[in-house]
Amino acid sequence: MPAPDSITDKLDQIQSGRESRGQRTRLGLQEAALRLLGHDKSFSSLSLREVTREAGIVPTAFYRHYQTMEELGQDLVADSFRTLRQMIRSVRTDGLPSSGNMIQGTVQVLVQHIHANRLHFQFIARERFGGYSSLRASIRDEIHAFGQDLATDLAQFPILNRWDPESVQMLTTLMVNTMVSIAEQILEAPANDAAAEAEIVRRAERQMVFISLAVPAWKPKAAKPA
Amino acid sequence: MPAPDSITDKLDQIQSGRESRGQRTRLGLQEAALRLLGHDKSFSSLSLREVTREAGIVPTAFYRHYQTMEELGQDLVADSFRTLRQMIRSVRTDGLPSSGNMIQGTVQVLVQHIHANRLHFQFIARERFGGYSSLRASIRDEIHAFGQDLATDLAQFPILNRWDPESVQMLTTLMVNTMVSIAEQILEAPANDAAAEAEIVRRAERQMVFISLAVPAWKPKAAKPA
DNA sequence: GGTGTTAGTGAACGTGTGTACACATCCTAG
DNA sequence: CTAGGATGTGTACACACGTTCACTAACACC
Repeated sequence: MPAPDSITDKLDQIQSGRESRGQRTRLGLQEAALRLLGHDKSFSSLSLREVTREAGIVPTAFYRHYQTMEELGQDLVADSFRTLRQMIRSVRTDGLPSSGNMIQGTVQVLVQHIHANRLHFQFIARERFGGYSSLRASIRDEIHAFGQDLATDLAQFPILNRWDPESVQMLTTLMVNTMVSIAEQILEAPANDAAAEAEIVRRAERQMVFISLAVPAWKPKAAKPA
Repeated sequence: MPAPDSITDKLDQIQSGRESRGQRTRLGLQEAALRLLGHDKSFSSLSLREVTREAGIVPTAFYRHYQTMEELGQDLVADSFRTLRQMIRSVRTDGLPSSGNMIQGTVQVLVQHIHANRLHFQFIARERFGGYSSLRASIRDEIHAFGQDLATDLAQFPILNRWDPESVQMLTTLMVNTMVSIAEQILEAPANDAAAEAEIVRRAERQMVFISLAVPAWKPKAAKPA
């Protein structure tokens, strides 16, 4: 395969140990911040020195990677939603588990993903209405984009396919709100309390079923042109 | 009416100018904190000195009223939900406006109340998942209590009156979530943008109508004994 | 193999913070 | 009128903070 140097090769050249030194400590800063947010702290009450201390680095080295804490926050937002998009994509290719019931499968995937990325979700939940307005804006936009993504998946249902776009968006907003609420409940529940969590899941499923019952009764404004 | 000294009289004795000095500056601290939260700041990133400075008081005087900032926060939570309960009570006695349509009336009252108590709502939204776990817990409990309150009002509908309690709670949870979402959208929208706000209200009403469509289709577990 | 860029270090600064303490002022009760 | 508790003041200290600067170490490239 005498292919010419690709972008991937270029990247590999920079990497000495899987990642360049810079990338590694940059990642270290992100993880340090997330770890600190796990305890009782909001991002805006997190100090630069605290983060660098947790990352095992001298405070001034922070500036090699970010001009300000707000920039770190933006990076964390982007990262969190990147993993969320991976979740959607994997569902699209591999399908849902417990394939008989779509709602149960969806909730199950969501909960698993929350557990696998607990700190990311905690960060998003905490900063969605936190101190930095730029972070609030980014998160709002990302959640909206997630809703749009969900809408395209929902289009597989013939009924919804004939709805006007605004009605579809209303449905997705409602579902996203529910999913956000589920995430927040899971995060707030005492970790490792399986019983409490099962109860949350059960209620969430009932709630989603309830919402779905409204679908056949809804009269969209105008049929979508075929 | 030669009634004996009542509690009210006792209170009046303490008050020199409508409120005792202590009460006044205590209130000053609360308002100062709320004002500061209006700008880009979360409560946990608010410093004791900042609050006292805004309140026009020397830092050490803070301790005459609260042991810690967290205590101030608890006071603010209690205050915010006290005004919320007033809203419910006034609706119960005076009824909804635009009495023809219950959903429109409800949304209208909510939005008016948010504007009249913008800072309180902003505080709650910001601290619902903010840095202090004790505040998160208090807010969660208060919201839950609000839902219970709503449930009793919903019981005026005969259909719901025959639902099992858990189904009713699911409905109220869904409605409370929607109302919280409305509040958050209103707060996040640029203040004094009437058009944007009208759009939010319109969408919220549609969403509430949609939810209500599921009610007739829902099959509660068991009929409530008459 | 030397050289220049990139990433991390260490000391130092001015400023803001929480809290302790002794003191001044207000207001009420006797 | 005055004694005493409640409320607010001013000073002081030890510490954490963000940011500066000159420095060293690591690594990529010719």
